[in-house]
Amino acid sequence: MSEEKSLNFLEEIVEKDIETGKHGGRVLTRFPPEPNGYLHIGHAKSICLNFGLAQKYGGKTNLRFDDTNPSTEETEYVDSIKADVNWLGFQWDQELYSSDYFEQLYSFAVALIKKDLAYVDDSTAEEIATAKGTPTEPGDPTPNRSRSIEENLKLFEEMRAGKYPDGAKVLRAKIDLASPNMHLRDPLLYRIKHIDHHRTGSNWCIYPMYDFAHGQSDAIEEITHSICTLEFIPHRPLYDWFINQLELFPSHQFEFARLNITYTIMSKRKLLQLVNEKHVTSWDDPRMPTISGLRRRGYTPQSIRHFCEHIGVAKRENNIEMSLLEFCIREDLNKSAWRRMAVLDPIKLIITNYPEGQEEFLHSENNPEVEGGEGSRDIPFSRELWIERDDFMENPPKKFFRLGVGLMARLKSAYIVKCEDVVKDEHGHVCEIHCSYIPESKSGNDTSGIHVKGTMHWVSVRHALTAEIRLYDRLFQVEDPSSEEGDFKEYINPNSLQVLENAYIEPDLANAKMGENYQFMRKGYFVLDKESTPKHLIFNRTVTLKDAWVKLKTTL
RNA sequence: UGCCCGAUAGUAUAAAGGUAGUACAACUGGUUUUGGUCCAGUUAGUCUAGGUUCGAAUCCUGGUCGGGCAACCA
Repeated sequence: MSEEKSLNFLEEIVEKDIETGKHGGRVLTRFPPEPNGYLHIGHAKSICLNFGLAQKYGGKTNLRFDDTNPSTEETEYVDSIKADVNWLGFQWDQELYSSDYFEQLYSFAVALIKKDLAYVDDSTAEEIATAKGTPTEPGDPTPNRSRSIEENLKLFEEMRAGKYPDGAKVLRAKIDLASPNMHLRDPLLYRIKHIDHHRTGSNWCIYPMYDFAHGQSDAIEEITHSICTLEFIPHRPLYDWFINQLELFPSHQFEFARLNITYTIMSKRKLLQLVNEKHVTSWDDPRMPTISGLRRRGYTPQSIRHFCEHIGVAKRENNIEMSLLEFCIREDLNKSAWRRMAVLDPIKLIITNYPEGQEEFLHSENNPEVEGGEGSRDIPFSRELWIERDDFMENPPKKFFRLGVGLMARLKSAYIVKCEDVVKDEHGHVCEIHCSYIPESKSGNDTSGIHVKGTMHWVSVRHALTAEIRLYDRLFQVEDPSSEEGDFKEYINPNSLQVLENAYIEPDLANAKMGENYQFMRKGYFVLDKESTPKHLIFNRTVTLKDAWVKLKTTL
């Protein structure tokens, strides 16, 4: 008997609505991005919520681009958004655009004017702002508030016809200039923008504001549950007001707390700034919290979906620890990624009693997490190997289970070796490690009777491939960059990217394919970068493995 | 100092008046040819003051703290 999983507050609402037969028990949600940037993991939360709710309750989800501001919106963003939603594993019912409704929205505005609930205002932006008052003081009407319906109708038509320049006039709702809710103090409905729109071209020179487009779009599509983030709570009375005054389908808005993650930012505006000012290379830079960045970094759709389930949904502000995201990708990749060996910071190890020129192939399973190991590959072994520099210490502490003069350790899938001696360069740095190997300790049929605590990865010098490896770390040095004083960019981590030009990787990795995740044993999960070529292999580190030694080391 | 939203371990999230639970993180120990995984365990929480009640994280009142609200952005 498994315990029933508890519902989040939105699931509770939907279940209640189905129970009471609201909208005939129908569930239709929508994901409404503005095509002015790339999707990030905060959007993933919203996507999982909207599509997940519909999936769970037998409904559907529309993808609707909220494209009412042509000065920031582009087709490039539309394409990336569609690709990202699909990649995350979701299929929308209809692909729609707020701009599809421009004609209808225009007639809604006319209807409002005819009810004397909207007027054309010639005031400047500043005049309107000051006349709105402050949260503690009511606003004052501007001179145009009392225009006749006929004059408003004529002026609005002329606005549409292009008779006035940008900013000369706006259409405002006539609601309540004294409302304690600032959004009800005669909000703007339409503004003039002589700019081509990515879909409607030059058909329009007036464009509706968010508040006059979003709710009505929901109503037109008969969205049953319109889910958005907390900052839209004060807009809800306005959302309802338009629907009531225009007598439209009663869509309802529900709000949840947006996702924040430590050591990164989630604002599209700020992310765009990082791109434009070259703090990162692009929207899909693997350090970015964008879907495309995470994808390039090696995150899987499943791990992101799982993350979104883990974090839950509520109305309280939150700042999720990055370690939870990392847990989710490790959990996924541990079960699925094939193991390979790669030496990131190499030092040469010579097996003095292994015949020169000899080589053999050793078997190593692809995935120890799965019964049968998902097969194995043969790894070439020879007298000279690369091992990790920090797998050797000149003065090893007691709990160091790797190499130091006199110490023994196992080479993964190969033999136990004993460190006999080291060679130093002119600066006194160790540049070669000399070992003897124990022939009877061969992996798979070890008759040596020797037990060692440490196992190390390695690559045969003669057979190794060279690769560039990019190590990523958190983008910011502080938990919450946007709450710190000053510009958020002051808190960028200068070491968020470390490039290793000369790593050595096992030959089988020549077969690595884009989108295939590997575990480089003892080092982390890695994936081929899109800039990689057969002649110049490039791997991105998705995430490190958990490492008990780094912690132990610091306490010694 | 107007209106709105919120407050449960370090971080999130449950408990719909009846044993404060789960995950991540942290810490112990065990297993291990990855110092990974896995397994077992430990630490740690109801913002505050009153009230209602046999019984309050939950209901009521006051306070405190955090966030939001005035863009021709969404």
